[in-house]
Amino acid sequence: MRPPKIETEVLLDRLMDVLKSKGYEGASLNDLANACGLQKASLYHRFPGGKKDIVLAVLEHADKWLDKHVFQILKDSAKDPHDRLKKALRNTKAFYDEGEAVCIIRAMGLGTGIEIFGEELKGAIHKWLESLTTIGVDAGMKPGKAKQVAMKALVNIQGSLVVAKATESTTPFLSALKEIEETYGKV
Amino acid sequence: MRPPKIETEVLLDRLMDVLKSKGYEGASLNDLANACGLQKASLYHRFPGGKKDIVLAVLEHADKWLDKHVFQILKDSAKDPHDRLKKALRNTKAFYDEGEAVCIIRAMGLGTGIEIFGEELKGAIHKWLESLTTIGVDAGMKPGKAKQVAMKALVNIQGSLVVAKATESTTPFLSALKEIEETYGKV
DNA sequence: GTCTATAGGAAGATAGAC
DNA sequence: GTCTATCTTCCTATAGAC
Repeated sequence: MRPPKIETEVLLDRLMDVLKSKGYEGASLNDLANACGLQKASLYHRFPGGKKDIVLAVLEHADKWLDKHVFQILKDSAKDPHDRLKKALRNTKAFYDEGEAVCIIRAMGLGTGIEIFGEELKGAIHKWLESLTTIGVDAGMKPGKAKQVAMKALVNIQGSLVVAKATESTTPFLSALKEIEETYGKV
Repeated sequence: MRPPKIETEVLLDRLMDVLKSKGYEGASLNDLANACGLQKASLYHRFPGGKKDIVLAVLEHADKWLDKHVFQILKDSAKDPHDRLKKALRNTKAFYDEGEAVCIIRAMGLGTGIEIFGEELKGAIHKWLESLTTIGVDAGMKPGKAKQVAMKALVNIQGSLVVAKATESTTPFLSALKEIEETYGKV
């Protein structure tokens, strides 16, 4: 029982970086080991199921972060909707590295990834839609309208990240966030 | 010089299917060979540079198709903008398999793919934006507005495909196409 | 132009020492 | 808990027959 060379939180952050930029099939165990300074065998010790286990842990890690810094804030009905949205969007911006990053959902949603982690990805999408719908209702929209606006916001975030990546410019993503804030503002 | 077992057009279609669903790193030469009924060695005969050559050929193939069935139609200033848009969107829907498919731009935009094919992907995005801007102007928008609307339309398409894939429902994509048509309609 | 066979290397995964 | 060493499988790529 030696002390761990790297804390789990930091470890998962490093692993997530690799998975986001290389995708599920593209990220080799060597890549993952190098990124965190451990050997492959050490990764197998922490994640006995290998790469699949690593991805599941990373997805859960991301889910927890988002839950704390985005979803719960969006759903915190006690506070002012506009302030909550602003704060949640600021954290969203940080989560996606100001638009430089690839969404882990998208990175894992290709090839074998979608088959293995389909349920987790579906769950993540659902949480986004749910919390964005809640804040829409809190801002005064009818439930149907709020649901529609939530979907548009999510599509906007995901699409702008795709275009941002392909054009090597974060502008589309930053514009998308602004637009989302405005959409909820003028209810 | 035996006659080719499979025509280049059909071959590229089959290869593109694999690349879209598995991504660049995820698609092995075995996968690609199986999908078209050829052996790996035969693929190397047709594409001496291996997988990179295959992807470049597929991207060019997709580009040609889009140019003929989407971009040129959008830019054909002689005809009615609304008819052109409707036709182009119908073809877009077909290109993305009614929303079931992954965009080849997105599939190649991960990991090593973005490094190798970055220029091609950037070019593809540019053509989308250019032709969508043209039809916006033709429909009566000011150039600045048209550019903005074009970006929103592209983001909408890409984002809705991501969400559609993750939720296993084509609805987001089909809604996006409808929305785009409406946006250009009410100028 | 297509095929079988195979080289050479990198991948995921495990065994066992410390 | 981490490491080195190793196994096996799969990968890209090539050689050469038909």
